[in-house]
Amino acid sequence: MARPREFDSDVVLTALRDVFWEHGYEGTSYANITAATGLQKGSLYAAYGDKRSLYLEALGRYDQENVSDGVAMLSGANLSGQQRIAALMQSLVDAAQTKRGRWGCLLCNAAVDQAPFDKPTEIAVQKSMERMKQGIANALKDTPAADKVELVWTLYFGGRVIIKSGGSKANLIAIKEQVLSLLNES
Amino acid sequence: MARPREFDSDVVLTALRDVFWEHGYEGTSYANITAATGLQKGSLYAAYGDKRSLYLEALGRYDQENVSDGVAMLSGANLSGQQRIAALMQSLVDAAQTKRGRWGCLLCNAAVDQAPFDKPTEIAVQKSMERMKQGIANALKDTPAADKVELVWTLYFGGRVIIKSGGSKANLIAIKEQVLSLLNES
DNA sequence: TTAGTAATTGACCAATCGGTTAATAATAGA
DNA sequence: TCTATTATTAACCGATTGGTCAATTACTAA
Repeated sequence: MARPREFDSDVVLTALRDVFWEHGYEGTSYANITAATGLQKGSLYAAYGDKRSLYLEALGRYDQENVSDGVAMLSGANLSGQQRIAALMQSLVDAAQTKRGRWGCLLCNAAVDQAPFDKPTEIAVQKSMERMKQGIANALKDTPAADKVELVWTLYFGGRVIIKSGGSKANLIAIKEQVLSLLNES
Repeated sequence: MARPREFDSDVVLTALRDVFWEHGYEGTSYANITAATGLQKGSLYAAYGDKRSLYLEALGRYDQENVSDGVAMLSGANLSGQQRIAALMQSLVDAAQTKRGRWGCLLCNAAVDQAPFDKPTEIAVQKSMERMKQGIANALKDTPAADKVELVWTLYFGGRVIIKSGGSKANLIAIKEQVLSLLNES
């Protein structure tokens, strides 16, 4: 009974994530959202709620997909801990060179522009950041730098800020190399 | 000749810096700005230009005052390099506990929410971030960690993101301690 | 005292903001 | 085929956005 939905929620949530990822919360209008998703705001409102809810859906999508990818990379059992951290840092070097990479990390963006103003956002961001930290701890476990979890974790977000500021590839490579040399010290 | 200005530009620029610092570019409206400065938008427009110009003035003010304070702290000749870096990291611990600290670092905020969209902002942010880097290099010069400038620099911005996400004091203390232990390694 | 100049004000502008709703369309079960 | 239910659409809402401008005000130099 009743009319079925014409859209694939999976596709719409990905589009939502992308539009908020690129423009931030305040920088995204319903005009952007309807263009990105192909849905009218009435449909969006009926399906997910108001703009804030759409944003939280986008954060959920990012956690479920992108954060999970990161954690998986950091947990890959066929690589050494050092290699897995190297892969993480290399992903920052790569991001510095692409348009999409310049979007930064949605987690980091949300932390900076919305977490202080909206409790549910703060909670969602903290949860995802904690997952990243666990992944890093996992990778560092079998290296001499097992006590440097907070350091590498913080460096990841710092690197994202530098990318957003327009940091050069050379810049990110320097950061990567200094992180890697860290992993073999006492 | 002509009517003199009724406001002190120094006071107004500080108010401008604060209002953009707290709310970000998109999150700040003229209603906020007039409330913060006590000036009508006509006066603001006549004196400084449009909203984008006001924002750049705010960034300039932050560089001139806050970044300069940071650089001075990192260059204080009566303290050791380690002590100066410790002071920098302690400022993050302190920031995690105050309302104003939760505003983060305007440089970091601007990098995340405006640098990718506005070239003059990108340039201003890069210039100020570079000044911070020089300050850090200066402090590290006489420590065994003179080759870890990019690392400490990146950690500073990462710490700011973690503060914005609502990171606890304990969290920032852990970061600080791991940074300090870094300074005495090979 | 007067003339010239610039600062200030508040009303005003079109455009856009996020959000709502009544009408229409499309389905499934009876 | 008909009915109940839900999805979709597009027009519409008041409020707010950034920005402009003519009128007024306050000053200085002549």
